This record gives sequence, C-alpha cells and structure tokens, in this order.
Amino acid sequence: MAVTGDETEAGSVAAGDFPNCQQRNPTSRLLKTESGFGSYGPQKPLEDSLQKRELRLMKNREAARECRRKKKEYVSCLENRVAVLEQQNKTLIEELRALKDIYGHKVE
DNA sequence: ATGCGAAAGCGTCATGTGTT
DNA sequence: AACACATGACGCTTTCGCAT
Repeated sequence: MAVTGDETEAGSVAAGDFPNCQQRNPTSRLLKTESGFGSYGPQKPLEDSLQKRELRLMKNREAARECRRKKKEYVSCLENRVAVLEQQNKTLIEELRALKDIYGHKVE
C-alpha cells in the first residue's frame, strides 16, 4: 500500500482550508504558565505548576509514541491483509479460468 | 564526498471522548 | 464539571536515496 505510517501527518493540506485549525504562535508555547500567577505570584505554586506541566508533557510524549506505534502496527496489518487478499484473488481467477477451460464450451 | 528533496520520526498543542 | 487519555495537526529534525 502507498499508505505508510504517518502520512496523514504530513501537513499537506493548507491550514486555511480548515477554519478550526488556527495558526499558532511558535513562540507562545514557551511562555504559557497554566497558573494564574504572573511574575509577582508566590513561588511555590509556580514551581508546582511547572512540575505539573513537565509531567503532562512527559505523559503526552509517551502517549504520542504509543499512538504512533499502534498506528504503524494497524497499517502494516492492513498491508498484510491486502497482500493475502490479492493472492487469494489471483488464485480464484486462475481456478475459474481452469474450470472454464474444462466446462466452458459445454455451457455456451 | 556532498548537496538536495522526500519520507519518517519526534515533541507539542488543541481537541474530542470516555470516566468519575 | 473536572480529569485523563487518545489522536489529528503542525513545525522541526533526522534519515535515506539519488544525482552530480
């Protein structure tokens, strides 16, 4: 199959075609803090929220890896199935041809 | 050996969905 | 409603195959 692995993630579709897919500011991700505290807020909650963020990122990193692994497995399973079915199809066509050779003239 | 384009892989963000 | 998890989309990096 031409479909291999993460091809859906190639980003081949212009973001403008999908209104819900807004352009993100590439620098903004580093500035997000998740807590309501600005630079004058208490130190402890800020550290907590940073820890929370790190934990969340770590978990999501793992989840993304697992998700991609499962997707690859699924696609390769489909590819195997296609190969098997194509082979079966060839065999059946051959079988049909042989039967026609034997009985075909009697039918027609 | 090296430069280049395509494909694959990765981390992150946004969002949908199921669970408590 | 709040939370956790799964996954699509995006941008960036790495790897691979090929032409020069």
